[in-house]
Amino acid sequence: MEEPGSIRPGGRTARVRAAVLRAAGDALAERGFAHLDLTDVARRAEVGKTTVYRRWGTVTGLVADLLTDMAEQSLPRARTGSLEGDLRANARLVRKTLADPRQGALFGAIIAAATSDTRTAEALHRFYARRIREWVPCVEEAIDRGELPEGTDAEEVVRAVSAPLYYRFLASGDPLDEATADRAAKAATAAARAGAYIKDEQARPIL
Amino acid sequence: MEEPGSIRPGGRTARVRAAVLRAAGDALAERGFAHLDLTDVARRAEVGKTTVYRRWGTVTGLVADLLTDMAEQSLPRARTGSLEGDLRANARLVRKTLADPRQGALFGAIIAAATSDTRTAEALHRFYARRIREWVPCVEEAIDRGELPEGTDAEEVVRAVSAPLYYRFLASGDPLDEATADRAAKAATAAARAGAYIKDEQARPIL
DNA sequence: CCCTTAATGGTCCTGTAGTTCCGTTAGTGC
DNA sequence: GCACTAACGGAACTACAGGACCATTAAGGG
Repeated sequence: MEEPGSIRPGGRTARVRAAVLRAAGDALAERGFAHLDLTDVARRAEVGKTTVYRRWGTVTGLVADLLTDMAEQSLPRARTGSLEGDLRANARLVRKTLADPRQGALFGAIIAAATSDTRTAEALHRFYARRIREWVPCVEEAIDRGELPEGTDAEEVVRAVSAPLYYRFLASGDPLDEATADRAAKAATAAARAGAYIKDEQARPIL
Repeated sequence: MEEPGSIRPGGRTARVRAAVLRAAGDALAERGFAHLDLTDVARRAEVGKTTVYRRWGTVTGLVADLLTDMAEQSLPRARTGSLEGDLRANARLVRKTLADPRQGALFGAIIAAATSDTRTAEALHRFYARRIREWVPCVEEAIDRGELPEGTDAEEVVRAVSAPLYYRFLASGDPLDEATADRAAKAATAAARAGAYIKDEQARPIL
């Protein structure tokens, strides 16, 4: 038999999955990745713990599935007409997500899980690859409008917007206010205009 | 009695601490934060597990102490004479650390631990605050030389160099090659020159 | 609507992480 | 170098996460 739930995914199976993922999200947000255990998740979801162990097996496996589920809900990108406006919308969205108690804790837990499990890490990388690709058109349109130099690596510009926010969130712990988000967008725009993200270019000094 | 080891920190106590921290680092690098358990650390360190539980108590407590220990070994900053040169040296150092199998796994594990434990998080923030402060003079000298506008937030510039590297390392999973490090330095320099990191300035559009 | 069997969920079992207790070792002050 | 006791470490104990087994429930195809 293959993965449980793959042959009869409808009805009860789907309800159980939803309840378990919801409970896992609650538990992660409340207690963090280090204290997550499947027995507790089963209790919260009002589901037999046997089911949780059979379907997901390990903590990281459950987190990976939770992430897959989250990846399916995608948010539309902004269209403000200017590069910095679009990037600022993106930065504010990311900041809002990370600063939100539940969502932020959830992302933290997932990233923590990814550091010790390859499958979770792959799911995480796919998640961000997708999110980044969704915002790439903002940058490409800016290149077409002549706002940015030809050959600019659009994905790198998008990454540059999120990076300072995640750095604060995970490493330095500095506050994640809206000014920070706006500054991230401003800096990414400025660097892109200066040609810091031109593809295939060896990163030699600007001057 | 206060924290064990605080009254007679010499000789054996110090040896035990060193052995345990070393073993913890090995275990974290090999198996990751999720699979760390103190009994295993005690075995590796050839130390009674009672000792480990008494001194450190929990996994996150041990990780926090490991971090404190690491923070004490500080690296001197570069002095190349130009801002981008200095920042590039910093970026390459950070990249090298994160890309190194042992050191990288260790940082990942510590950051993971910090997401679910307040004390570890505080230790981590102190660690980065210190590292950032060490590189601040590079930026301040650049301001003095007239390379950067007056009022530039030096700490923010230093953070901007590390941020893209940590983002790739923890979130997106994109490769951490030297070109990425150089690009991070280049982008931070360009954004700083454009005035994106001027203090107390509301982040309004560049134009 | 019925039959097959995928999937769930009690219940019991086991390995081991984490604790407690107490005897042993060795750091520190005199 | 002696006495005092901080700190270590072995052994035995406990609680519970994780797993095995099987009876029960309800998808999904006909």
